[in-house]
Amino acid sequence: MAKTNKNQDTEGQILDAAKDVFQKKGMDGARMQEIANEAGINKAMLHYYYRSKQLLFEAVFNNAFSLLAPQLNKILNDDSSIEDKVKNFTSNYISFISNHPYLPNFIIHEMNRNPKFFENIQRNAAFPTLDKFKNQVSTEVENGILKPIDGEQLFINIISLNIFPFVATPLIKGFLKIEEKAFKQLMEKRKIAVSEFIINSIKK
Amino acid sequence: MAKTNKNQDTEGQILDAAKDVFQKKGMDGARMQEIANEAGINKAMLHYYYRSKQLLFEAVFNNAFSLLAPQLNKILNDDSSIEDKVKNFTSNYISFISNHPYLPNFIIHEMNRNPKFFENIQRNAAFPTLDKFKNQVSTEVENGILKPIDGEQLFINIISLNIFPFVATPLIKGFLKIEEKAFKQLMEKRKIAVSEFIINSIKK
DNA sequence: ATCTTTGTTAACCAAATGGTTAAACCATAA
DNA sequence: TTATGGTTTAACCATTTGGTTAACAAAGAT
Repeated sequence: MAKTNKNQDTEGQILDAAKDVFQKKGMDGARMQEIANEAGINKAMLHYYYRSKQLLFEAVFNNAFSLLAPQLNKILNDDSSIEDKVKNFTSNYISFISNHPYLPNFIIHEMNRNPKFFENIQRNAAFPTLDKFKNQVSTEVENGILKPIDGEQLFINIISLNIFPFVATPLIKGFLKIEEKAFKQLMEKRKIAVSEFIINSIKK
Repeated sequence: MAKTNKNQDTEGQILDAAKDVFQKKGMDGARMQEIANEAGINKAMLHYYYRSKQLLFEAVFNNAFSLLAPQLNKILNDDSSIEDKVKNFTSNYISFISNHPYLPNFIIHEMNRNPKFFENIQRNAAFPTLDKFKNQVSTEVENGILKPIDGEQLFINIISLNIFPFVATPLIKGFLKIEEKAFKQLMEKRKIAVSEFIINSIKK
């Protein structure tokens, strides 16, 4: 049995292979030939279906971004309390990334490489907004549920604590002198440790 | 008057230019010709002084890493209390990065691109260790100064909160709908906000 | 059966790129 | 003045790389 359901059509096989190579090596490091090899087809097919490296890359990037955006949307536009959001997001996000380990790095690197391109996505795609989250934080602060904190800073803190370890994995492995297995255990523990850490800090 | 003191010798000019280009575009995106142009010299000089792109890159990377390591060393091997460390590190690190905005991204991206290469640096260079920090956290927890927390998790939290915003700058600017100026103000506020956030969470 | 469209391949191409070379340049010591 | 040595340059080279082309195969359409 094949690994994915896209193995039938060439176009899907190309996209799968392109995801793999682009996410591991980035736009600059990726080679069209390598993508073709990984897909098991002729290099000309890449151009037949996607015209150019740039367009193939954009297909992969948009695809990746539309995986990540809904994750963030949960914490921004869900109706539960801040405390519940923090707990759920932390646990869910860490699980999610374990299945897409190259994703955060890929998105962040390519965003930095070409911020202009990213600005387009921001305009077009269903790009989450902070407004609701900020209001909610203010309200809970006023109601005495949370200690005073700025919504923007809290948002940055939450995504920092959750995303950074996956972006800087080799650095963390280096400092902690651990390998893949111990790293995974550590991230598993973080599902609770991070939300405790945040809640401890903000809850009255 | 020239901007740096290295403007005299060609070798220094090359390294300066290489830093610029490599840190902005990464190993794969950087072009030897562009480095030569930026240094205002002939491309052959790059090879005369550094033999190959790889060696020039390594010079730049080691240089960058040896800027970052001492920063982390402060929080790991300084003698002050955890609370003071957190306060000082947060404030110092954010100032430091404002002067080297491309640094964290560059290091993280290249570490991910080639973890093997990074393992060498770890062995050779003065690579900070977590041991002292972990002991210190345990002691302060036992002494009732801190709430119970795992030293490794705390370390990850501290560096996540401090480094991530500079790695994911375009993402944050996008979500918060702000430009460079407001971003800088936000980071300035973080010098206090982050250490408060951490201390609030861990101090008894 | 044959025509037409779509999909696929091998061979090819021009530009870009890391690296080399041989000659020129230039300061300094003999 | 003239060797001598390191430094710098323009021109060159081989390889890689994104992209194209022309021929061919498969599958519908007529």
